[in-house]
Amino acid sequence: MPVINFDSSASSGVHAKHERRKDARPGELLDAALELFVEKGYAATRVEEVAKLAGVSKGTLFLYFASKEELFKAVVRENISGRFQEWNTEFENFQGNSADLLRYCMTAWWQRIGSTKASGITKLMMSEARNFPELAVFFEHEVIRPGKVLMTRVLQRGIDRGEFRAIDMTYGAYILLAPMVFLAMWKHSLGACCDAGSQLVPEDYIALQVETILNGLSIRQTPPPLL
Amino acid sequence: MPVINFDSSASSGVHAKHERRKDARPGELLDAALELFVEKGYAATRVEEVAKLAGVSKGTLFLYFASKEELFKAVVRENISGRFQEWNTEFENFQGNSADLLRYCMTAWWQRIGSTKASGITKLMMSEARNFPELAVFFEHEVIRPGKVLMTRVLQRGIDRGEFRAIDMTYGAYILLAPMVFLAMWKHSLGACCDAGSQLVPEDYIALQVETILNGLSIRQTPPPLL
Amino acid sequence: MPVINFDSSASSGVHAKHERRKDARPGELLDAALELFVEKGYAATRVEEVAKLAGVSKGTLFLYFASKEELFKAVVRENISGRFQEWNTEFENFQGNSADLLRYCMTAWWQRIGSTKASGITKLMMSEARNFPELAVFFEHEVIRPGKVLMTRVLQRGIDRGEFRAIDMTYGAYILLAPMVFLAMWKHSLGACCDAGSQLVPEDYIALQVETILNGLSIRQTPPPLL
Amino acid sequence: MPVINFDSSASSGVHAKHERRKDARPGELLDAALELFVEKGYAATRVEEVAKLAGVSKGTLFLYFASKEELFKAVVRENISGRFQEWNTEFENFQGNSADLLRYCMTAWWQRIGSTKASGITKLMMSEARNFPELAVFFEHEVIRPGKVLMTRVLQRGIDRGEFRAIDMTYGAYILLAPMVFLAMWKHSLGACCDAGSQLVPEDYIALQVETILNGLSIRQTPPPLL
DNA sequence: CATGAATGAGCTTTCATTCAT
DNA sequence: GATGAATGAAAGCTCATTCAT
Repeated sequence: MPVINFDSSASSGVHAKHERRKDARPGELLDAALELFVEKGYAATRVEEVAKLAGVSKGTLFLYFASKEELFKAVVRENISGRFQEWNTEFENFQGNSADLLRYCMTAWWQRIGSTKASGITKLMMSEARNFPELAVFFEHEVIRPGKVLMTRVLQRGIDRGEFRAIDMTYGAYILLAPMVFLAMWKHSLGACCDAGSQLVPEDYIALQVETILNGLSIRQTPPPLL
Repeated sequence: MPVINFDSSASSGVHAKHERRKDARPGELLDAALELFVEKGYAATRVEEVAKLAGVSKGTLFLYFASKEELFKAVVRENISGRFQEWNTEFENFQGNSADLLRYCMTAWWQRIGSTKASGITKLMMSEARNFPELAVFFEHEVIRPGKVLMTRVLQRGIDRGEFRAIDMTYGAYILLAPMVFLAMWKHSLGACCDAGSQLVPEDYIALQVETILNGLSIRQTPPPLL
Repeated sequence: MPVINFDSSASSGVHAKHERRKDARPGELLDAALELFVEKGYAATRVEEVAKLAGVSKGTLFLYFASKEELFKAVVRENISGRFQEWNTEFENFQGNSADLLRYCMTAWWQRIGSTKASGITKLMMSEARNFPELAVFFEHEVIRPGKVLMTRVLQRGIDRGEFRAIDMTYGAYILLAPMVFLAMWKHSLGACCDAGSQLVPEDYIALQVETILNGLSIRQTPPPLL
Repeated sequence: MPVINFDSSASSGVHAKHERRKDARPGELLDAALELFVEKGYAATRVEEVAKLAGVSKGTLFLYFASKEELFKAVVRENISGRFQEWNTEFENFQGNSADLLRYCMTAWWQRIGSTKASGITKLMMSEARNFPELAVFFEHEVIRPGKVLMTRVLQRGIDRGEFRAIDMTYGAYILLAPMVFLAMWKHSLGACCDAGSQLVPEDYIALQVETILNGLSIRQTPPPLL
C-alpha cells in the first residue's frame, strides 16, 4: 500500500486520515466551492479541485452534496438567497426618508455583496446561465426575483411618500440593479485582469450612481420630452 | 503559431464577402464561430460544431486556425474594429442639444450593437475574460477604452454647454455604460432562458434609463446631502 | 478470512429466529441481503442498502462479513438447505398415481419455491454463476443435483408402474425442470418490468405445462417418426 | 510522447495509428461487444474492454455508438431481431406437416441461436432486465414479442390443420419457449462453469423436448382430469 | 461492539487535436 | 488542400472497504 502521508508520523503504515471534525466539513467545502466558482466559473471548476482546496477527497464532497449542481445551489443559498429575509426586515424597519434608504441599499449591497466573493456568483450566473438553464431558473427564483421585488419596494416607498417621481415600475428596479450588476461583472472580469480595472474605485462609482439616480428620480424635474 | 490574420488583406473595417469559394473558407468559419461563440460562450462551443456550421470538416478548421484559442482571437479581431471612427465623426457633427445627443447615443447603440451579435461578444468577454487575460487586454484597448472616451465626451459636451450639471468625470462614463452593458449581459444570459427575460422590452428599458439619467444630470436639481 | 458460519450453531435446517437483540444481528443482515440480492442481483446490490435495511451501519456489516462476496455466500448457505430431505420423504409416501404425483410436484414447487424469495436465488444463481464459479459449484451440488434426482425418480416411478412411456432418463428431468426454472427466471426479470409480464399467470402456466407434459408422457401415443 | 507501438516500425516518433479500414470498425466492435456481453453480462462489461478487444481506443467506440446502451441494442439487432423476417418467411413457405415444422423450428433455433453466442444475449436479458428496464422494454419488443408470435403461429397452424389438439393459446407459446430459454440460460450459467454442464448434450435435450411436446400436443389423447 | 466519515480506483462519456489518406 | 477516423486525457459520479472514535 504505497500511501504517502506527509501530515504526521502516522502510527501504522496504513492510511491515517479522518483527521478533521465532521461538523466543519460542509462549511469548508462551501468556502472552497465559492472561492473556485468565483475564480473560474461553474463549468471550469472541477469538483476534485474544490475537494482538494477543502482538504478532502473527491468522494467526501459527494458525501455532503449530491452533485456539482447541488453544491452550487448550496453556495448560492449560503451566500445570497438566505439574506433576503434580513434585508426585507431592514427595509420594513427603516425610519429615514427614501433617498437615504436608497443610499443605504446600495452602499450596504456593496459592503455585503459587491465587495465580497458573493458578487462573483452574480457574475457567474450572468456568464453561464444560458448553458445551465436549471441553475438559471434556480437563481432567478432565489436571487433575481426577490432582489427585484426589494428594489421595487424601495422605489415604490419613495413614490408613495411623494419623495420620488412616479416612474414606470415595470423596469424601475433595473435602474438600481443595472449599476450593481455591472459593477459585479466588471470586478470579476475586465477589472480583475486589466490595468483598466484599477481605475474604478467601487465606493466612488456607487456614490456617483446613487446621486445621479436620486437626482433622476427627483420630483422637482419636469422630464424632457421623449425623442 | 501559423496564425492567419485577415485584417491586413481587408482594406477597411467592413471586409468584402462573397469572394470565390476557396478564399471564402476562413470567412465562413469566422461567421460560424461568431454565431456559436455568441450563443454558447467560448468554452462550451465545440470546434466540430463550428466546422459543421461552416460546412467544412473539423480538420479543415485546424488548417486555418492553429487552435480553438486562435480561432477565437480571429473572431474578435474580425468583428470588433473601426466602428468608433464612424461614431466619433457622428458625435462631432451632431447639431442638437446634449439631451438629444445622449438619447441618440443609447438608441443607436441598441440598434447597432445591443440588438445584434456584437453585443454577444461584449457578453462573452465580460464572461470569460478572466480565463483569457490576453484577450481581455486586447478587448479593453480596442473596445472599452474608446467607448469610455466617447461617452465621456458626450457628457462633457453637455456640461460645457451648461446643459448637464458638473459631475465627476472619472466615472461619469459608467453612468451610460452600466445600463448598456447590463442589457447586453441580460439579453444573452438570464433573459435568454428564464420567463423573467420576456418581461424586459429593451427599447422601453433603454428609454426609461435614458430619461432617468437625463433627469439625474439635470442642473435644476440641488442634490440631496450624502449620507 | 474471518468468516462466521452460522450453520454450525443452528441445530437444524430451519434456524431459530427472534433470539436476543445482539445475536439477531447477523440474521437480520442475512434477511436484508436475501431481500435485496433477490430483487436486484448480486452486483447491483449495494452493501450500504443491505445495512440500512437491516437497521445497522455499513461498518457493522463488515464486522460480521469480511466482504460482500462472503455475505453472499452466507445468504446462499442460510437459505438453500435440507428441504430435499422433506420432499424425498413426501415422494416416498405418496399413494396416488404418477400423473397426480407429477401434478403435485409442480404445484407444490410453485407454492413453496416459485412464488417465494427462494426462486429469486435460483434466478440469481443462473444469472451470476459465471462471475462466481465457486458458488455455482456449491449451488449445483446443493440444489440442482438433488432436484434432478427427485424429478428423475418421479418419472421413473411412472415408467416402472406402466403409467408413463419409457423416455431417455438422461435428460428426462429437464422436461420438468425447464418449465419451472423458466418461470423463476421470467418472474424475476422480464415479467417484473414489462407489460408482457402481466400476461403470464403462474398457476395457469404451470397447469398447462403439467397437462402437456402428462399428455406427452402418455403411453397410448405412438410417437411420430423423428425428422 | 512515450507511446509504445508494437505493430510496426512506425516511420516517426509520433503515434502511428489509423491502421485499419473504417468499414470494418462497426462490425469488429459489435463482435467484440457480443463476445464480452455474453461472457460477463451487460453491467460488468466495460466499454474500454470492448474497444480494446476490437483493437481501438475508448473514444473510437463512441464514434460509432452513442452510448453503451446503443451498443448493446445494436448487438441485439445484429444478432437476433433482424432475423425474424427471414424466419417468418420460412414459416409461411413451409410445406410439411406441423410436427415437422415444430421439429424444424427448434432444431433451427439451436443451430442458429442456441449454439451461438446469440443465445448469450437471451441469457443476459433474463439476468439483467430488472436493472435495465429500458433494455428490457427494447428486448421485449424486438425479440420476445415476435418470438412469441412466431411460436404461436406454429402451434395455431397445427391446431387449424387438425394436427395438434386445441390448447389455450394464451400460454401455448411458452411450451416451446421455456425449453429453449432454459437451455440458453443453462449453457451460459451453470453449464459454463460446472462439471454438470457437460452432462447436457443440447441436441439430445432438444430432441427429447420436441418429441415430448409433440406427444403432448397429440389429439389422440384424452387428457387426464385436472387435480 | 458499533459507527459513519473518509477514501480512491473505476466507470461512462466528451472533445481538442493529430495525421494517413 | 481537405478529410474524418482515431486518440486519450479529463470530467462527474459511485461504492466496497477502512479505521479512528
